[in-house]
Amino acid sequence: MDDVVASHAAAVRLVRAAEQIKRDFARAIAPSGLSVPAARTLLLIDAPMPMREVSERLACDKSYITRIADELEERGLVRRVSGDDRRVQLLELTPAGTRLRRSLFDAFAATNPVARRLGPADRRALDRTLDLLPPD
Amino acid sequence: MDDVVASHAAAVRLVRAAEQIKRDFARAIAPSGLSVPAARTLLLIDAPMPMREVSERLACDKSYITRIADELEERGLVRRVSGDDRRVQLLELTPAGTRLRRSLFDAFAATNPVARRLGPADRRALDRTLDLLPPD
DNA sequence: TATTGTTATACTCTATAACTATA
DNA sequence: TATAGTTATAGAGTATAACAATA
Repeated sequence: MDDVVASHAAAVRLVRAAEQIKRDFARAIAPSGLSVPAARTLLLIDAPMPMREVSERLACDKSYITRIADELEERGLVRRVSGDDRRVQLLELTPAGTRLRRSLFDAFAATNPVARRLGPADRRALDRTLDLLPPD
Repeated sequence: MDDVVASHAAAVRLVRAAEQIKRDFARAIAPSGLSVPAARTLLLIDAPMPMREVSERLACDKSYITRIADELEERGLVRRVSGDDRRVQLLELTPAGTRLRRSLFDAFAATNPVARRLGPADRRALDRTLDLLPPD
């Protein structure tokens, strides 16, 4: 029962740490003017990617990707291009998208608490702990 | 630069783990019919607590606590009682609130991945890692 | 018939601002 | 003047359902 309380506290702390990471991320990408999910999508697209795959990787509904793609396309950061299967639309970075993506990576690296506060050994310890928790 | 990628990946994993905890929590409390923030509040109230303190502990605006208190009061789980300072309203559990609170604790303990998948040593390792990350 | 993406709509969580009543 | 709580409103993120085009 002490165990319950300790586990509860640890879970709360873990959630708090995640929220801090998210706040730092939001702050890091704010100058870009992108919404958080649009920035997450931009970071995800390392090569032209079907919108369905984006929705799977972000673990959200496909209808939501339509919005994000609209936002990124209006900003000239991605293009929709048709796949071989003509139902499929791939999101492809424009040159401007590629540049912004790189700068978002740098900004995130500069603020991400995991990068700033954890040394390699600490990070390995974190990885081992996360290995124990269920994926997805 | 490999370091950037590894830190990024670790941060993403940590956020995912937190989201899993939150999903499990939502599933655990679903039978109660309470919203997630109302359930969090119920778990927080171990003794009559000023609404302002609730807002601080949940790290949210005081106006939001008004809503949560309304929900909990309509369900007959808490009462608003005036403090000595007559501006202050304390949230106090009713007997039904006390019973539901206990059952939510049990439900959370049964599903919380931290409790289910991490042994005491693992949890201490997690605590040490979280000590390194910025609080709040 | 199943899948990709779109549209329209609505829900949840949460903040901001303006207010009331105390202190 | 500052603080506790309330009210009204708005915004972000996200889901659901119905649909069109394609497979």
